[in-house]
Amino acid sequence: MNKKADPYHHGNLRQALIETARELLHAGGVEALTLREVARRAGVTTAAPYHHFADKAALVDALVRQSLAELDAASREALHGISEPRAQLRALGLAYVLYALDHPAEFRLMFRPELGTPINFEAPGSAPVFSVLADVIAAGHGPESSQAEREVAALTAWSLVHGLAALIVDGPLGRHAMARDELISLAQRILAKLDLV
Amino acid sequence: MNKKADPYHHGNLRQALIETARELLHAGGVEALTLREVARRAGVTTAAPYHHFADKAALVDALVRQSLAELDAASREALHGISEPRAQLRALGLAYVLYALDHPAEFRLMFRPELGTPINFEAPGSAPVFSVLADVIAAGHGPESSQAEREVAALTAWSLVHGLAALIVDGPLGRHAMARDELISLAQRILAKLDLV
DNA sequence: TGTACATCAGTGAACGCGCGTTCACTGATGTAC
DNA sequence: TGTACATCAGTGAACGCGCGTTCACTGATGTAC
Repeated sequence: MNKKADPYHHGNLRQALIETARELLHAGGVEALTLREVARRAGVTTAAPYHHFADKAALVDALVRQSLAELDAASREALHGISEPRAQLRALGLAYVLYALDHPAEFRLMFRPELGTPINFEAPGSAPVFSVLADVIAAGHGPESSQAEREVAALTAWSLVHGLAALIVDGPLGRHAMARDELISLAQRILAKLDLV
Repeated sequence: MNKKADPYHHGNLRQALIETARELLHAGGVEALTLREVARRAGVTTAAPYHHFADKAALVDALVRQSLAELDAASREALHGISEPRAQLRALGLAYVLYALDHPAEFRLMFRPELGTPINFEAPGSAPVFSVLADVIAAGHGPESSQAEREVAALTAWSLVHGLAALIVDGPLGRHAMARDELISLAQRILAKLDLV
């Protein structure tokens, strides 16, 4: 079957557009992410994306949703084979930091309400890692702990991990200040202070 | 002296432009911050700002620099009358979180390298709070501690505080999820876990 | 098996818009003599 | 004290640009008969 015979049926333009948007985001940040350039790079007319997305915000939403799912999947995978709650907490933190390190553009976009719709942290399945985190905290706490205690513990852990990720992505630990493996071992030393309470 | 007699000399347009830019930032985020709109609101022609700033990035830089100075000042003030290092650390953290809570737009802008120049965390005086933080950590550690230990301690504290601020500004603790005083008391419970080591 | 036709995903051109920036200009001010 | 003049901070109009979006269209595909 001839590859470029039919200009009228791309095959899977929707996914191709999301991936192209990702590349743009990586290369030039949120400002470089324009619908026209996405279409251009995908080898398609500027009008074509409108057959797959209502508008630009819908494309960005799809990209964010996909990134959230990846982060969520990574955090679930990180727990495989680890049963001790404290170790689980650290593994979870490391997965979060690694995601930010390896996908800084997506990480930024997720927590940036300017394009598309902000994350709804209340909606089940929308808040990456958080439900996993809550489970780990609950498992680590005895049954005698109050819900408020567990909530504070979870938010403390999330703050530490999120802050570390943010400092790597947009702060003093970023901009190639350190080699990747140095950064990871520094992150592990910091995450070692994570506690369940 | 007649107030609006002279359209050719504004008085202190430079500062007025910075403040107008701030308002725009508050109202509509980074995307709403356009030079034309700044000029419009300042009651001046679109060309006028170019007598005070080389280009748009220079205006944004000035705004960021001013915000950094405010955050730095707030963190130094927070230490007044507190001498116990652990208490200093918490006061510092609270000042940081309060700045983010009360100036979310500036906080976001500071850590966003997209407009203007990113913060140079190496340059002395550029990294808000950080030199103060380093001093507090050093005071709290005995002289027997290594520099690496102190660095990890400082970054751990910064991560926790920065993450909490970020979750308030752009995360699950933001978007008016809680009343201001509830949020502050939650922040204090989290900051209570800050430690020097 | 062949044909008519609805559907669907593209094309190509155009729209209006607001942006950053530039230009020649104007008029008030401060200074030198 | 008056006057000539350089300077400085504004004006008003215009520039080109890339953006998101829309439109009528085209042609390949799958389906009904």
